[in-house]
Amino acid sequence: MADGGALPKAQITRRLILEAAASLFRQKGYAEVSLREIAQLAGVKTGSLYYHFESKESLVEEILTLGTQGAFEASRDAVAALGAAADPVDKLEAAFTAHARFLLEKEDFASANLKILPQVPPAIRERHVRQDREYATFVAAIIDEIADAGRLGPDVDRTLLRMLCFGALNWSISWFDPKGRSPSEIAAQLMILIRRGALASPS
Amino acid sequence: MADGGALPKAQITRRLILEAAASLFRQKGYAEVSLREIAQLAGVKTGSLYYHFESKESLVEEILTLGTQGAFEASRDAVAALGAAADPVDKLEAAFTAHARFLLEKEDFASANLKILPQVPPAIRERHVRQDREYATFVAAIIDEIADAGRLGPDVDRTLLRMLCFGALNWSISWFDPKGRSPSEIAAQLMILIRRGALASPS
DNA sequence: TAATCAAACTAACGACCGTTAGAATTTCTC
DNA sequence: GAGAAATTCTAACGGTCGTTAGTTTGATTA
Repeated sequence: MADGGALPKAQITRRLILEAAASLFRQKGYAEVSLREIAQLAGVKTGSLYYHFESKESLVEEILTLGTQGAFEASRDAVAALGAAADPVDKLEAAFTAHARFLLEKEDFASANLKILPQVPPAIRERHVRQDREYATFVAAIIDEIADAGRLGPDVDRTLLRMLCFGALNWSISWFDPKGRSPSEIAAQLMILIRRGALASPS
Repeated sequence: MADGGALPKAQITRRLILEAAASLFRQKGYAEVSLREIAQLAGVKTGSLYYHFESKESLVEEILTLGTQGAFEASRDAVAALGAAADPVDKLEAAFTAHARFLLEKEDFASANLKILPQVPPAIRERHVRQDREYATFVAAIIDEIADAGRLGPDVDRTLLRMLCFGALNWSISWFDPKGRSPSEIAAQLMILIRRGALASPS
């Protein structure tokens, strides 16, 4: 039967391998996970991996790309949905909420990315740090919007603020519990910190 | 010559091995680093490692302990130096500043700890998560002090606040640049966020 | 049903890993 | 300086790793 859609049988297996690998990489790290382990979780024999991927490195490279692009797109779409004229602080909230959501409740690509990017061979790492930089620039632009409107505290460093916020969110992959606070609540708490600080009355 | 101090020759080599291993673990991860690599950086042949350590696992275990204890003690001492009657917010600042300093400018044990704790064999990991928990409890008590004085914002979750702050600090090992902002400045920026938020005027 | 191609499997290779036994060397004691 | 103890090195082991060649199975077309 002529398949009209672009869904050859192999693409399904390919996806299964990617998801199995991302899940294991996220839990254990890059070198800690063997191709035999990935194949087993994907329900495939080890040698079969090489029908779909050139090497372990090319497999991890695709996972890294899926993670970065996914988080970036989720963030960008959420901000775009507000319209260009929206309050830039609301834009920041949309970006952080989408980031937390993609990181913690979607597939494992984004969390695997954060976990293994520093462990991956240097050549691959450098290539993907660029992609991360695009994402960083996007968020930096939102913070610039806030600053240009004169709404940033006088002693606040834009870059440092961005780093600390992303750190707070990204680190959550190491303590997040699906039965505890939701990704949205985590992002919301961060926004409270940004908008008013953690304290009640004056300084 | 009868050495009065407890510094046999071997302790020096032992320390060199620990520092070499911590440095490599911090950069690459646990399984990514071989004993041959560690030995070479320490200026020792591979087999000699086993005169000082029982196994790779016992070596990494000591590094984990040095990291956790070091950060905890640095934090605890800095808080204690303020006196028990000090402003609890100042205590928090002292704890975070000491944490950032130990993490970023002292030896690599603390940063190696954060990096490889999730990658290490489960038995070792569980043992050391307990040590981390003691440290977490210590900081949680300071935040409780702030809350009990009624100085925490009404919509602030104590646990979430602690997690986000430690995340912001801990993640800095992935972007910290000795030529950029100092550890103290990083902690100070976080405290600005906690005390007043990032924005200038009212909400 | 026979031929063709896609997809997955089997079995093995060389390289590197953590680890160990035993010899060589250095350092300390008398 | 001789002997003992502490420290380091040499050389190799079994096991696992990523990878590959060749074969088998499954699906597609005529």
